[in-house]
Amino acid sequence: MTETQSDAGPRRPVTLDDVARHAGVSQPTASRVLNGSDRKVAESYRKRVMDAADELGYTPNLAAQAIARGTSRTVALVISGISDPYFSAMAAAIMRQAESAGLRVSIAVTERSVDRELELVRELRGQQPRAIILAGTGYVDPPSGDQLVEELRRYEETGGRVVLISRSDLPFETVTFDNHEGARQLAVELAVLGYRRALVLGSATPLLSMQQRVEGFVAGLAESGADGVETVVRHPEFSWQGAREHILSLDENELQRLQLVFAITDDMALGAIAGLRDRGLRIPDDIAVAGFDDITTLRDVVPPLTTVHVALDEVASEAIERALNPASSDRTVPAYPIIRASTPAIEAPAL
Amino acid sequence: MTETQSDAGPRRPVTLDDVARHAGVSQPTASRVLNGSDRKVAESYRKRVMDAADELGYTPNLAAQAIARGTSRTVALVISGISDPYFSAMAAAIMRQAESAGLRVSIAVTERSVDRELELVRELRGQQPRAIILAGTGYVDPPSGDQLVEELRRYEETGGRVVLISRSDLPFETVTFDNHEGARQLAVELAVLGYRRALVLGSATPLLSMQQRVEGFVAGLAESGADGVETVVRHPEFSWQGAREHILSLDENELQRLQLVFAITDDMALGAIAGLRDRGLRIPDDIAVAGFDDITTLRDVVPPLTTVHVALDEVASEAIERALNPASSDRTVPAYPIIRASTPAIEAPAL
DNA sequence: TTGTACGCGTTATCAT
DNA sequence: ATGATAACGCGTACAA
Repeated sequence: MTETQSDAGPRRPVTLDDVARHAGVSQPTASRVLNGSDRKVAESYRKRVMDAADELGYTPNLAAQAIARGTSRTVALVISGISDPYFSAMAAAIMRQAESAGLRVSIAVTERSVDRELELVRELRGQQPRAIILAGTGYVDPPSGDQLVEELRRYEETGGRVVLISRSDLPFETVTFDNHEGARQLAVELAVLGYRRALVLGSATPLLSMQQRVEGFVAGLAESGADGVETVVRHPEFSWQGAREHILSLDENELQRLQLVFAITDDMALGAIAGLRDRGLRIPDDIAVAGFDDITTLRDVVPPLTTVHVALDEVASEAIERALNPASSDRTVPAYPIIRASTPAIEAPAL
Repeated sequence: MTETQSDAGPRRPVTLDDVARHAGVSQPTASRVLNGSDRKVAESYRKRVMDAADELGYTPNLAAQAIARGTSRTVALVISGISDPYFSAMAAAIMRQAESAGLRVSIAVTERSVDRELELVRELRGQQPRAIILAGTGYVDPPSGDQLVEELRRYEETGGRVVLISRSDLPFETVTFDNHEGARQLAVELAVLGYRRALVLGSATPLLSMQQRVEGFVAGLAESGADGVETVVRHPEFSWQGAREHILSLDENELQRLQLVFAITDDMALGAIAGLRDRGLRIPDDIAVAGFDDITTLRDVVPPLTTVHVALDEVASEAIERALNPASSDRTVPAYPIIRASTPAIEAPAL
């Protein structure tokens, strides 16, 4: 009497064993045909196994594979958020690159909390991913780096790889944009266009990469050789709202004197624009605005926003590359300014 | 002679066995303390295990847990893309809800290909997730639904749950927005504002939810009781570019006659605006525009775009809910119009 | 080339 | 309450 599967109730998933039995071969043989890399299987067996797998709808149990192989084809991506246009673009780029490298990506969201990040890394270690990519940036609470570093080190010791994107605050391999140089070049070009007096919106959260943008911009404007350069650096909350609110809180006289607002991200630049408009200023007639990142959203913004373009795909590809290979050194991907209508040429001020 | 770990080379990850040995208890006991739900362990043992785990930096191997328990706390999200503002917001909402339900989310991106979707579902089955949530929509190639359905059915038979979001083209539980009603109400409100002659931008890809938006809008305008209603429905490529290009290809006379463009998504509405501006039209002075979804991007768009708001969090929460519990019936979440400056009141045409 | 036997890290069943 | 022991599904030496 053959034992037939009853139609009721949740059946058990089809296993390799089932396939092997159905094909009349041993389990290892089925394994070799379906998952193994060496193809030392007779064609007749091969076909029977394939057919059986197809008929039964077999799918390898990834967990079992991972545990048997001791390694998985998953990389974990830890990111601040996913609804933010910049980060979602970054996540998309990484998933694209990962996929073409035959990797799965497991995304974990920090919500801009260091504690959460630590917790996540700990949990991710349990997934035994091939690599952990930290693309987060922008924390609400102060860095508790030590524990995080320790956790990551432990992970590395067990063969995992750690890659940082756009942040170099931890002692691990990093791939970043050339934040300083990008911002510097932007400032130089803006100086040529006649801009002298700028408000720079940095980040209240101390982030190295963001600080570099601030410093690059200030340096660029200063070294332009132009007379009458004035830069005021402020550090509102690191968000659209933060930028907008800071603009709203600005002293009227101070605002009047400004020719330009440079925000360290497009997101903040857009928040600044919102604030400026709330105060009755027209862009760029009354005041110019520039950002950084060149997010997709900009295509729908009027006037077109001057910004610094960053090659997400290149960074993502480098990151994946380093996630797989022992790698050698850090990498800096160029960033270059794109002048658009939000910063037209103006007359150099008479002073 | 104690066997000491050498400092060189990748160490093996710390296992439950290591912890147990270090604490001088059996493996099952360690398991009960660290992962088991029943806490029938003496306090002294309990503490020793905890300490050992902490000291060694133990993290449970999720793959091993999954295989031993026969179930995981992961849900798989299949989505069209992640860089699109609507989908990234949807993904974010789902991750939020999932997290507060103690679930991990594994995201897979379709890239708008049905073949890819099928492939993904097959692969996802291997991850043995608790549920598979399909939030994709918008396919480039024609639906090969049968195979997909079969694959999903097989998954369900093994105890997995399948939940559809914003699409009801497959015979599985669905949670959708009230696309028809939302669009209908929008049309009614616009009719009140004086709009009569509208171009409706649908989708070349036949998607039920999108078709409902088209039909709802057309119906709403028709039933408004106003005289001289004219609606033209077109089906450009389902994207920003598709909408823009369609506008650019429009006959000059036809364009002149229009009072309003309604696009089935904000994304397309923004593309339409870009096209209209390229043709020298001002919004809303020369022509009004309305969209659907109420994506975040809209906060930076001028003029503020009239649209239909959808409660992503509610949908996400419903989806997660259904992903966990056997569930009962489909759910439709309301969508309501938001009138903004892109569709000001106009005089009813003299005809 | 194919099959037997064992190990991967964990949970679950069952004595003790 | 605790500890042997058997699964879970798969990969892989090793033997045949």
